[in-house]
Amino acid sequence: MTINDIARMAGVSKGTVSRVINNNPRGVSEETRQHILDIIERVGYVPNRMAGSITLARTKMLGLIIPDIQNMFFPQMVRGAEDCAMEHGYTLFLCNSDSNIQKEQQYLQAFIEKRVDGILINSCGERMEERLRRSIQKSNIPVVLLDRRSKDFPGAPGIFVDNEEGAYTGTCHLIDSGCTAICFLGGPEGVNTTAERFRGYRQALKESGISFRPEYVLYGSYSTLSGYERMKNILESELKIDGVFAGADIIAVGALRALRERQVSVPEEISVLGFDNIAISADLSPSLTTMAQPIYEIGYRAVSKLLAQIHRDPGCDRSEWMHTTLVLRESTQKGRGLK
Amino acid sequence: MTINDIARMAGVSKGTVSRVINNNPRGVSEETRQHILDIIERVGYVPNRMAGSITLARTKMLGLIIPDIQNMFFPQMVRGAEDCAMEHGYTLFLCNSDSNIQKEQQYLQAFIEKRVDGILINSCGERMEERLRRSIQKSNIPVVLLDRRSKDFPGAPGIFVDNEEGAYTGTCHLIDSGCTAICFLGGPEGVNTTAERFRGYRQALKESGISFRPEYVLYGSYSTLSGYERMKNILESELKIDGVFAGADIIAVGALRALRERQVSVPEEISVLGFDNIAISADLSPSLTTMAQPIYEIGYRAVSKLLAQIHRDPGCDRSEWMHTTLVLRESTQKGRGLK
DNA sequence: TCTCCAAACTAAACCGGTTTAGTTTATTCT
DNA sequence: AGAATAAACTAAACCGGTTTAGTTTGGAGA
Repeated sequence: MTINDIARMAGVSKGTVSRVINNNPRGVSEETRQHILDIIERVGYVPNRMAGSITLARTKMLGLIIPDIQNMFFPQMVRGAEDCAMEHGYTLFLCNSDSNIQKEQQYLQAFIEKRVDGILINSCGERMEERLRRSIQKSNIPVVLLDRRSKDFPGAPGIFVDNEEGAYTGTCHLIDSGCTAICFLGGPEGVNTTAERFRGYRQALKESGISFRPEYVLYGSYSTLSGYERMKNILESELKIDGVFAGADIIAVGALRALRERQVSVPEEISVLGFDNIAISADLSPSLTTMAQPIYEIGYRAVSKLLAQIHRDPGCDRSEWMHTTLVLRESTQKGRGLK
Repeated sequence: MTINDIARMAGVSKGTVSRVINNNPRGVSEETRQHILDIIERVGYVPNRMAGSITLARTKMLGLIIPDIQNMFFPQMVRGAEDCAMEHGYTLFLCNSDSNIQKEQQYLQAFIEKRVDGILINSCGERMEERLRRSIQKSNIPVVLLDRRSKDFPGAPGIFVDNEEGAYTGTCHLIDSGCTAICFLGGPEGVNTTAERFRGYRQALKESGISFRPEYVLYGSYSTLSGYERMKNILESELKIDGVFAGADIIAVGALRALRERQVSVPEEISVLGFDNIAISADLSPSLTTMAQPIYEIGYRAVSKLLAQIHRDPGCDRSEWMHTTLVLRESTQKGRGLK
């Protein structure tokens, strides 16, 4: 069932049918319009948009790459992205790179081959092949970065968070709560968010006159397991700490588990601070004090920005920085009980 | 940059270039092949697969609709689906219906318009418009159901879980642990998984000679909030319960929070059983005893089945049922401590 | 009544690929 | 040497749409 069939059945040319399909009222009478619509309705014809998109040179599809769909941070971001995309009639290709540069590249290649109108990426951090990078550049597909910077797209705008500021605020809160030996359980060392959060952490220590101890700093990945293992390492060492700055809420989840297994009470013996404010953080026991990111909005605005790029709106290549806010809960407030 | 440009630059016809692109060695000498590949590499040409797909009548795209990407159950399923799709060179359109039939329909419409090769759906449960249903049928796109049945696709095969068996096993475990007043915190009433789990729950009560009390049965949605609110309702009522069968782990998460806020100890005063075994369940405090579903595998096999349907393999329209297993943790085992 | 113009429509080119039918050239077989 | 065949390639049709350049028709204005 094609546009030709409809045209034949309606006794008109396919150009006329095309105009009806696309709600272009120019040059088609109301009577013909209804006649054609009736036939389309009756036979259940659905136009092949992929055929059209080859002439139009736009597919109304966007590609989105995230490193880990099981990290609850990302689904929330995806929701924002998806909502914005749908509001503007775009469909989102969501791809999960598994923090694996090979997969990331495969998906990017697929995006170019499918001629998506724009790409959103939260890169795993590793460098991609020069050949692919050039392909993307040549293809002229706009790219917007999501939450993380990327060495492969130095010029691309993005929606970022002021991680340094957030980590500074969070660490100050730990210090204000009486912590003096605070360890830093970071994500992957190669990712800018980790580095920025580390800078904020270090700055806060410095300003409070607490000496920085490199053995308190552990890197890993943005995962519960990583938080669990790093925390266990610390607890098994001779280090005496009284505070934990987790580079992400899911890291904190792992850390809390390790603390619980060792029967260390939180926050009485050790305070724990997260970063992100994912949905589960409020439901944990103890509930997690954390630096809240506007996660949904990051996704939403990233798509907005991407659409602006597609339409070449003014100012579309400026990045935006969002801010974090401290959300106080049980994991850092000694003697406060449930909240 | 199109296939024509490459053909011109290489001094050959576009048919020859097409054969090279598609690794079709018939009728093209190794010398010409290399020559063309060199040019493609040099100019960074990437073929437009959407153009090709109009002749080929296949897009190598699959559509997947889930109701809630923030319910951690689904991301894990998506991972399985994605892995299988990628292994076979397909790209997945992941769409989040937000348990909203309107969105679900919009996405399905987009799938037909984009001519995806197959559709996977975990339907929100409400009926869709007859018109769209007919379109899908006419389009001949194979549909595979994921975890939930759908009235709109009665003939479609799917990957399901034996929910009744699982709920029966789980409820028996609660009873074996000494519970005699077990409430049922279900998901949405209109979804078959909820109904099946209810049947298993009721059957277990019956066989143990525990009288069924309808006031112990509460429906809601598959969400933490629903679990929290329903649990609070029960705690604020005069009902004296000693066990909770939660229709999903995230429901259990909400229930645990409500219990904690009321300072009811789990499992000493009330045992809580979940269903799903999502990743976070092991990290909760108390960790959650639950009926584990092979979530990743459901997604993986669903795509397998869909590809089988696309290729019209024998047996491709038979549904498959997977089984659950009881995972013992702290939330139901009195006096066991950490595990 | 004739001209002009807008509206309604058609025919055909085009988008970037794939595929089929056919042509040229070199090689093998008798 | 001549016929048969295979390999390498081209030209053109085709896929299902969009768009442009023209054509037909009817009504208003002079």
